[in-house]
Formats: sequence, structure tokens, C-alpha cells
Amino acid sequence: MAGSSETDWVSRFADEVIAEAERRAPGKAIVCASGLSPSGPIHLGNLREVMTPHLVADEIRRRGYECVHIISWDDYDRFRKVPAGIDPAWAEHIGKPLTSVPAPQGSPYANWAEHFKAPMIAALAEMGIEFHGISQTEQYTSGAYREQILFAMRERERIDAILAQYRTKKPAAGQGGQRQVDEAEAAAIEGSGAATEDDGSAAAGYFPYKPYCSACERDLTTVTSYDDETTELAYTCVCGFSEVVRLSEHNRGKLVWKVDWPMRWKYEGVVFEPSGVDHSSPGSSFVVGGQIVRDVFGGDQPIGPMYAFVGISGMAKMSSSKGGVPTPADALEIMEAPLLRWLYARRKPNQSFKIAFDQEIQRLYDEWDALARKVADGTALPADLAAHARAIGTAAGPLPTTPRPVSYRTLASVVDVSAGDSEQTLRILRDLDPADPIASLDETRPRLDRAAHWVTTQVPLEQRTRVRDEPDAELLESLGDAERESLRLLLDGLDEHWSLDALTTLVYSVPKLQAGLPADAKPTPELKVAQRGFFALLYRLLVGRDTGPRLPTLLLAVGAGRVRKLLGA
RNA sequence: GGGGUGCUAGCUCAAUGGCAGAGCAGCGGACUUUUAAUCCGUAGGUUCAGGGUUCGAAUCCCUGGCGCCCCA
Repeated sequence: MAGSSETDWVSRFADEVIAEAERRAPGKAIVCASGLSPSGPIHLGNLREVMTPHLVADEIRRRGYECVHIISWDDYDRFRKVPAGIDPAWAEHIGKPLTSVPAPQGSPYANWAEHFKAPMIAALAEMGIEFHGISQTEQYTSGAYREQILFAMRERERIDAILAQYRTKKPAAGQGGQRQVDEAEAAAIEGSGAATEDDGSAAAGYFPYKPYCSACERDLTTVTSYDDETTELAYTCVCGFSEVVRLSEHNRGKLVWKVDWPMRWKYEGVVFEPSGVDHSSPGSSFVVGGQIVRDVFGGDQPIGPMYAFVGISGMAKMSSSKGGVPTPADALEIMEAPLLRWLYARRKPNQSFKIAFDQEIQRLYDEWDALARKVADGTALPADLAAHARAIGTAAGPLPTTPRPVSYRTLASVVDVSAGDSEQTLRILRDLDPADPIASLDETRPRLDRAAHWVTTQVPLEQRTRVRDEPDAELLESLGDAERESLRLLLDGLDEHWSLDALTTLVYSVPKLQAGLPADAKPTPELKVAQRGFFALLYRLLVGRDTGPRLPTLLLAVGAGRVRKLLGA
């Protein structure tokens, strides 16, 4: 493709989308879209549904084109299943639109959908993702799709014929009505959506529209007749209710998913919309939708890459405390927005990856910092450079950064040994670089806060440093003369060596002095052994283990008074 | 059973028919190095297997194997 910058996958899609948009409607704003169903926590896998078009839309904007990123909130979808941890009484709401289901107990939000949309919207804002949200509840209940619905009903036979091409299981057993209830139940149990979606088959014929019951609000309805002339539609509900409505004025119901989606492609003029790999089977909504949008609605199918799943590594307490998979908001508590953006930008959509909630996050941050240095000194590879640029900001501007990006690993360690005490944290951080000391913790935020949150919520207790409250009397009692002397040498020098560098010198010199060597003697193998032994003794006395954070750091964090106490002074 | 997708260095991944490459881990060193580093150097390969197309294949086609996902 001529002119393609060929730097990364985002650029290539942007080329493709711009070309396609020019072909379809030159000069008009380019539309990229995401669809999210707020049926439960919107997790990091769902974030890919947003990040993929976001990155492409952002690249398009960077090139000076007008581009709209629509997030379609599928909040008019049926409530399928009561998730674990929710009052089983919510089962009575199964089949209602998500916006008609009460939010979980204790939620400040008006309904189920809002409860799960809100944290996602906040996370998207933090990540610098600009979008135009469209509530499908508002669209349907305001009659925005009136013409499209009436049209789809008129064209129901053609739609049915197209769907029939993909139905692997013909209605061999025959009982359409029975099948429908089975599917409703199966969907209620399964909870996963698109592929098991009721496509609108029923005993009285095929109808691509499903009303929500006017009495019970649920979608356990069956269309029994429809008149194209009058637009009168009759339905019955399992609750016993039945009525006849005019579709030309009725606003409580929706097109079945496989028709709804292509209808909206045409309605919004979507040029780019990705979908999960579960849409990659032959009869999937994306494939079927493509044919329906072309043959029925006379529109075009968007460019739609399939994206692979996003996994999680670690997640110590997450599952137990929050009862589910982590959300973007959870991730943003332990990592800065640019890092999270980077994870999605650096991998092609069809490539699955994991987001680190365990120790891996430290390595990841190291890699990120190393990349930033390469970018700064101009040695970054083009693809890495592109991913970095997409991570740190958008066409609208840069995202907030940490002024002094101290290594995440270091911050985590400091928070660990200082138990989060901000005064001690600042003291240790200030000593990191005496030539250019950190004046305020704010210079290391927000990264410091992310690291602190990670340490307290994700690091297993047995890996945390826990300074002893009381001296290990038994161990102190059992020490030999040489060991006692080493402790005394350390304690004697403590006051005049109370800084990171001086303490480093001190702890290494104690074994030298004991061996009768000057403090600046060159190390010998024997000396190294003695030093290790000395360090282990100190770790045992201070934290009850053989190893720990570097001693100077640890000593500073523990404080002179407590050190004296624990070392038996 | 059907479909999708992936398989490249120890690990995570690049290379979009044209010299198989990075990061991390490893190893050696600078520099006393411990759950805090940084820098320099270094090694690392039958690109899952087999066949085909091609002047040329990690890349395209076919067959098989294994992993993951979806459907039935």
C-alpha cells in the first residue's frame, strides 16, 4: 500500500480505514466503534474492544482527519444471569433490559447498567480515551431506530433466508416456540452472549424484532402476528400478558442481535469495529451481519479485526475480594495509564497477552522505563517508538506523567520496608540520589501510589518484609563473641553513618575491621563469605529471615532506635 | 464432530515472498551487590513436523502434531 508508514499495526489499520472511508463518503468524519454490554464488571478483556478502535481513531486524528469513536452501550440487552455474589432474588429480573434491573445492593447508581458503566467511564477518562457514548436504551426507547425496525420487519423473509444459510441446526424437531424458551433459559444459564443469541425464529414465522413485555418488562415474549400495513404486532409473554401494539409508535423492544448490529453499522456509518474471537465462526454475528448489512440494509460492513483474549497473571486477592476478573479500574490502581495503554498498543489485536498483577509488573515497568530512555536518546526502533508514542498521549495531548520516574521495583521495595509511612518513604527516596535529592513525594507520584497499592494488595504476605517488633532474645543469647563484636561495631558506627552511602560503607566494613583490615580494604573471597554471614545475621535479627531488602535501605527504614533495640543494644 | 487462532532463542515477542531480530532471563566484567541498581561485553536457532509452489519461504498452499478459544 503506497504511502503506508508501515510502522505498526495501528498505522496499517489507519491506512486501511482512511482509504475505505474516502471510498464510502469522502470528507465525512470517520467513524470507529466499540460495543460494550454492561451486564457485569467490564474487564480488561473488554477494554480491548475499546482500545483497538481508540488507537486507530487516535492515529487517524493525528493525521488530521476528523474521527469519531462511538462506544455503543448495549444496555438495552437482556439481563441474562445473576452473577455470583449477588442476591439470588435478582433472578426475577432475568429477561429485563439491563437499564430496568436495579443496581446491586449498596450501589449509588440508578440501575444495573449504570452501576457497571460508571467505573469504566472513569477509567476511560483516566486513559485519555475520547469517545461518544450511545445508550442503546435511549436509542430504542426514543424511537431512533423506528424506520430501521419497520424496514427490518418488512424484510423479515429475506433476513430469515440469510440467517437460514448459517443455521447449522435446522428446525428439524420443529417446535419453534419450545426452542425459543429453551434458548432463553440456556442464555440465562450461560451468560455469554452473541453466539447463543435468539435470532428471532418463532412458530408464527420469523420476526427480527422482540418486544419487552409491557407487563413484566421481560423479553420472554413470542410474536404471534404482524401486519406490514398497520404495523400492528401481537405478542404473548410467558407471564400471561398479551397485547397488540403498533410498531410505528411502540418503543419497547429491540431487533435481535444479528440484525441489530448490522443495522447500527449502517445507521452510524461505522468503518472500523473490531470483535472478539468468539465472532470468528462461520455463523457468527460478524459474518452474518456482513451479509445482512449489504443485502438488506444496503450498507457496508466495517473493517473488523478479531482480537484475542487478554489474560491476567497474578491477581493475589483480586478474585476473592472483588468476586471477579479485574477491570481497567483495578489495573489503573497498580499501574499508570500510559503503561496500560502500552500493553494494548504494542501487541497486535490477534495476539493474546497477559496483564501482570504479580511480580511480573516490576519487569514490565523496567522494560517501559528502558524504552523511555531509548526514545529519549533516539535509539528506539520504529515500532517501539510508535507504541511508546501511542501510550504516553493522544492526539489531544500527553497524559499525566510521574515527574521523577523512580523505578517501580525500587518504589515497591521502599513502600514495603517503610510500611507505607510517608515520612520514612520520603527519607529513603531522598537518599537515593544525594546529588539531586527528591524534595517531595509528589515528584514520584502517581507512580509511587500505584506501587504502594500493588504492594499492599497484590504482594503475598510471605514476601512482604516484616520488621520484628521484639528482639529475638533466643538468637541474641546464642551468639558467639565474634558475632557480638560485629553487632557492636555496627551499632557504634550507626550515628555517624546515618545515610544511605555511609551505611553501605559501614555494613561492608564491619567484617573487615573484625579481620583486622582497614575499612577500605579490597575484598577477598574469605571476606565476602564473612560479609554474607554478617548480613544474614542482621536479617535474622531485624526481619526474622536470611535475606531482605538491601541493608542500608532497611536500616534507614527501621530507624536507629529500633535497630538498637532489635540488635540487643 | 465443525470452525477459528496460534506454534520463531530459556521466556515474551519482531520480521506482512528477499541476509532470522529485539527485550527480558543467562553468562563474563566494570563496581565489596543482599527481594533497589546502572553500564559494557557475550552466547544463544532444524522458525512444531513433513511435503508442495518459487530464483528465493518463518511468511503462500497441502497433510499431520500440539496449545488456546468458539460452536455443536
